[in-house]
Amino acid sequence: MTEIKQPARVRFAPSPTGHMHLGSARTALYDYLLARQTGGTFVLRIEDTDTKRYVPEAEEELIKGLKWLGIEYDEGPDKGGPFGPYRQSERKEIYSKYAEQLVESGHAFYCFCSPEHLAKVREAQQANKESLHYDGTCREIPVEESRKRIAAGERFVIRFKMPKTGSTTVHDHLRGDITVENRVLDDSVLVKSDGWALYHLAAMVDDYLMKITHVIRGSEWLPSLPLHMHLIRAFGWPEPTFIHLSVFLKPSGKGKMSKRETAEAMKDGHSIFVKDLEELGYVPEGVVNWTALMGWSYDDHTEYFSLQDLVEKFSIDHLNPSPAAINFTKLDYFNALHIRNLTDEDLANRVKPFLEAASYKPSMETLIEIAPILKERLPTLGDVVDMAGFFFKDAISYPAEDLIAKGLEKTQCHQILTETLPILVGLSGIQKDIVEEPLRELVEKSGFSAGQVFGILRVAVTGQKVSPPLFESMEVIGKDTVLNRIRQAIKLLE
RNA sequence: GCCCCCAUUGUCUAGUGGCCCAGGACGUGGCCCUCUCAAGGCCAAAACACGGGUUCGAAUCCCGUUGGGGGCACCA
Repeated sequence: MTEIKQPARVRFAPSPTGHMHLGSARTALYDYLLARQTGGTFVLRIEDTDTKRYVPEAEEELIKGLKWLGIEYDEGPDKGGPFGPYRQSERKEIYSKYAEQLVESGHAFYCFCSPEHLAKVREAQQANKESLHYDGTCREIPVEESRKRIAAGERFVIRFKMPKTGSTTVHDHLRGDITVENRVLDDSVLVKSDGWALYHLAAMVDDYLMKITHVIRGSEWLPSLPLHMHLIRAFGWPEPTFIHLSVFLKPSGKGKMSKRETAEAMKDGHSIFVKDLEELGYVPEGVVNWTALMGWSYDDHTEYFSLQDLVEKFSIDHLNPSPAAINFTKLDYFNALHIRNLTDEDLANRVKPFLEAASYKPSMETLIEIAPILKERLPTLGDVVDMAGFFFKDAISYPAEDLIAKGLEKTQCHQILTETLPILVGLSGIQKDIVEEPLRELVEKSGFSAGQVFGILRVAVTGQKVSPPLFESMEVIGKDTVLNRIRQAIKLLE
C-alpha cells in the first residue's frame, strides 16, 4: 500500500528580516510534513548573513510562529544537532574555505571591480537594452596576480566563473527539466568584500554539509537554480531534489501582497503574518489546513485535514506549480470548522485570553458551560467578545429602541415583558426544559410571533440583538440576574 | 530590455488522451429548518484564455499568441 520512502532531511531556512508570513509558514509546513511522513528530519536554519537587513526579534518570532502552528523541528539554533551551528552568521569560516576551494579548482575568481565601475557597466547595458550582467573585467586575471593584489590590501569579492557557452539543464520536481543557455547566466558574487558569503554559496554549502535531501523553497529562487547547480557540480556534491513552490498572490489574483493590500486585509480582520493571525483569533489547526491546500491537494473532495492527517496524506507529487491567490474567506471557513471540532474545555481555554483582553473576568466553569453553544457561531476566537461578553458583565446596557421588536408598538413590547416576569418568577428554575414550555404558551396567547417575543427577551436578557440561543443563555446567567434584567428592561420602556 | 515559470468557474482546486457536454470546496443566489446569529439540508448560476497542429479521439501532448507571476545586487 504505502510505498517505502527514504527518510528525508529537509530544511526551513528563513532569513530573520521581518515578520513571518504565510508563504514561509506554508514552506515550513511542507518541509515538516515531508520529514515526518518519511521518518526523516526537519532542520531549522537561520540565514542571517545580511547584517543590513537583520531584525533582532525576527528569529524569536519565527520560532514562536512555528511552535504555534505545531510545526516542530528536530535540529535548529535553539535545539542544536549534529550539523550545527544552525545560524549562518556562525559559519563564516566554513564558507570561506569552500570559496577558496572553488578558486583553486578554477571555478571561481577574485574580482577587484569597484561598485562604481559595476554601476557604470550596468547603466551602459541598460542604455543599450542589453541584459544586465558582469562584464568580465577580472575574469581572466591569473590567480597569482590576484593573490599579490590581495596581499597588497586591495578589496575584492569572489565570483563564480560561469561557462560562456553551452547550456545547463536543471530539474525541478514540480516542473521537470529546465534548460537555459549559459551565456545568459552571470558571474555571480559568492563572497562579499567584507568576507561574508552570499546566499548562493552559503545555502549550497550548508545543504551539503547538513545532508539535505529535499530543498523546498519559493519560486523566486528558480532563476538562480542553474547557478546553484553549477556550484553543486563544481564541488562534485550530490544534487538534492529541488521543489520550487509558487508564490501567493493577493486576493484579486493580480500581483503579490503589497503593503497596501496587507493594510487592507488587516482592516477586515485578516493578515498574512502568522503572529497577527494568532492575535486575531485564528486557530493553528485552521491556518494549517488552509495553507496546506494552497498549492497541494489530496483528491477531488477531501479537504478537512488535521496536522496528523496531513503527515499521512501529503505528497510532494501532488503539488501545484501555478501561483495561488490568497482567499481569506476560505480561511474563515476552515477556522470555524476547526473551532467547532474543539472540545469544550479546549475552546474555553483558548477563548479565555480574548475575554480577559477585553477586561472580562470569565470563569472556566462558565466558559465550559457555554462552549457548546459558542462553537457553532465563532468564525474566530476573538468573536467571543461580541458574542458572549454579556455572560460576564455585571450590568448590561443597550438603547431602549432595541427592545422594540419589528412590527410591534412600544406598549406591546412593554406588555410582553411585564407578562413574562411573573411567569419566570413562578417557575422552579431557569433551566431550558423548565422555561421553554411556559414561554411558548405566552407566545401563543400573545398572538405575536416567537421571533418577536423572544427577540424582545433576548435584548432584555443579553443586551444584544444577536446572541447564543435564548433559553440556554438564561440558564447560564441564572434566574436572579435574568429577572433583574427583565425588570431593568421594563423600566427602560416606561 | 533579457531570462525563467505559470494558465480549469470570482477564488482554492480534481483531472496525467476516451470514465468530463468537466468533479469537490469557499463565496454568491434561492428554498427548507429556525427564538436572533450561526450550523445543517436541498437546489441553482458559474470554468478548460485564444489560435494552430498531433490523434479515431485533447482540458489533458506539441507549437505560437495573449495574459499573469518571478528573476536579472557585494539582499535573501
